[in-house]
Amino acid sequence: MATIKDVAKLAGVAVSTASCALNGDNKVKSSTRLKVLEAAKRLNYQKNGFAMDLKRSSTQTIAVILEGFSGPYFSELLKGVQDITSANRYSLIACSSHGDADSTAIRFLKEKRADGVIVMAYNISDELLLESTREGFPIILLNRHLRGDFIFNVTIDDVLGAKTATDYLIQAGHKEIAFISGPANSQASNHRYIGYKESLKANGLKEQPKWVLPGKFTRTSGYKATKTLILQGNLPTAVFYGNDEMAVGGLKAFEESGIKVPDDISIIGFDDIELAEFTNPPLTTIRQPKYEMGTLAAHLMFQALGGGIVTQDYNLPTELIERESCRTFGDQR
Amino acid sequence: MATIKDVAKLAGVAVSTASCALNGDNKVKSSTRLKVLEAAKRLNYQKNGFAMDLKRSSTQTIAVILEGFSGPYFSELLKGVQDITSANRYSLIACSSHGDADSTAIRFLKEKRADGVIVMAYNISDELLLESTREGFPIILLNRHLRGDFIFNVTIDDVLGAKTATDYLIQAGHKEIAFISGPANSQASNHRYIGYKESLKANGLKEQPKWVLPGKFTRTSGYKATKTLILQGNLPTAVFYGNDEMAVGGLKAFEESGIKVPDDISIIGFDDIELAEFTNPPLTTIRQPKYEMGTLAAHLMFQALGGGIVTQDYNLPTELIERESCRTFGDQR
DNA sequence: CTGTTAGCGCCTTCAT
DNA sequence: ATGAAGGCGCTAACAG
Repeated sequence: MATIKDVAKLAGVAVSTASCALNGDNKVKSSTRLKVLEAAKRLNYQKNGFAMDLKRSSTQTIAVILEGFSGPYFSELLKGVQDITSANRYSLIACSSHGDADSTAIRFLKEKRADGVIVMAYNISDELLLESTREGFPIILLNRHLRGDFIFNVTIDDVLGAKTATDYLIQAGHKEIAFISGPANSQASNHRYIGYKESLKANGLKEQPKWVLPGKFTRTSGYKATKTLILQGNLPTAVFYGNDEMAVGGLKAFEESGIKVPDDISIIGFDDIELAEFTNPPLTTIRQPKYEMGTLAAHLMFQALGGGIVTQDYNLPTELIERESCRTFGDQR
Repeated sequence: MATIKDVAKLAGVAVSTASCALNGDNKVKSSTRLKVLEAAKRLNYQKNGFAMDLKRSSTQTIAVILEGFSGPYFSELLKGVQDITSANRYSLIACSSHGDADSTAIRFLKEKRADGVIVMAYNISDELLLESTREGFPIILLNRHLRGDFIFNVTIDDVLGAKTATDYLIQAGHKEIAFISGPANSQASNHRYIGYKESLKANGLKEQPKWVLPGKFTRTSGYKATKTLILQGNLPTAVFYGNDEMAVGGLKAFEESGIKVPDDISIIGFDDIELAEFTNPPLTTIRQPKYEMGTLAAHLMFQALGGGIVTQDYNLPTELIERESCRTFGDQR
């Protein structure tokens, strides 16, 4: 594993000269540079990036921590982040917090392997986050809220979005609306639940315990929750799924039971994942501005890195996307 | 930015003692350890991972380089890689080669920021790859073949897969079959084209230049290619898309033109992306064993890292997934 | 233009 | 049990 020292020796110059030559500092005669480059090639020399970072005490990279690489919309979000990141000539790396929340993610959070991190994962504890903050190391939280120095939050208005969804159902004549939640430790899920309840209340409807079921934001959990909904008999006329993935699972469960969407039951999701427009029927849902969240998060990152005063909380609006999984107005039982 | 030195000073011990205490070496009296830990907390001390890696000259992480984070089946593949990687107590980080093939990706390829790299991107040149190999730094290439020391290839049998697809169409009675290719620099695309031609030939059919159109493996390119296919009049009875993404684009183009799939035209894709079973009609396609490719790649990585002799080339089989986008046997014009 | 020197933050013998 | 010293590979003054 050749080092710069070996290169310098072989080229017959000092280490610093080699360094300059390798880095294109034009303080070095082109003849010597050539010698150095030649030697480097002969030795198959590769610089050690860590040593460089250590010296420069800046990594020029920002990390994003995801719950898993399979998340429903992480690709669009990452695209947003990536666009801004590369415009700032920074590197972007992604890692998953799945399984071992304590290993990979921690290395980025606590060991200065990045200049800042964007986290979009529920399974990283507030405590760990708080421990990891420090001057000059911004943490941007997505879809999650936590107060702290150098912590910035980009959320969407989950409660309003959920309210919009529920209102939409109610205005279409539904009075019996189930809600399938996400995992208990997800703020997004909790907020969506709140929005659901607020809408019910505002419309004089009562929440029915039998119609709120727990899910986990996964397709399978949506499928299962729907199955138990069906099994327990006495179906509502509509169900609001905490996210699209679960709605997709629900669609499958209904299909298997011969229950027609939207004729027999209306369903609405949340997120507007790519799949949503391809399901059968296409899924009505609440869109999250995923790409924009990504760019905003990255923007905040660089502002914070730049040392400016940065607003700590951003709450982005959602949008109702009407497709065909709900019975339309006037089309009431 | 507190360093271990600060901690040691505050605790009133030597740096090395602090190091031991922090790392749990039980060579240190618990009373001093406590002092050190206390000091570390007070100072909000975080170790610098790079310095550690530099010292230890091993990063315990492997990197995967993707063309972009938006690819259709990266998530499944990454899951495979991730599972093996974390079982080996390594970290996994992903980065994109999009745009600046020269920046982020290069940092991992050439600057020893990872112990090995898995690459799944066409826009990284063979040359760069070859330059980056060195003893103890394995590179695993996915869906791509390159011969070199410390380079391992995991491919699927693209030509056989393509042949299977085309044979399938021919056996269903089709004689006029178009092919939409991927980008010219994609080996996968080229192999699929070869398989297509072989099948044609084996079945006594002639390749028609007007029916092979270039695409880019993106949905949009599939849409456009299909549009020009339609525009040029004289439609074939079937089209084989180089991948599913393009087939999805094609589906849209056909729908817009009122051409019914599979009644008016049969289409088949390649990859079996998640979307494939949700399109309308569900897409018949050739499945790639994505998860398995991921696990295999990671396995090879660790074998190579372990210094054993490792087979350099693996070629995985594909599988025909029959759905509803092709007219079935006997159903000929 | 080139070489010497001194760290970056950490870990690891080797003495004490 | 603890401390002093050297070095990982590189860069950045500062001299020559």
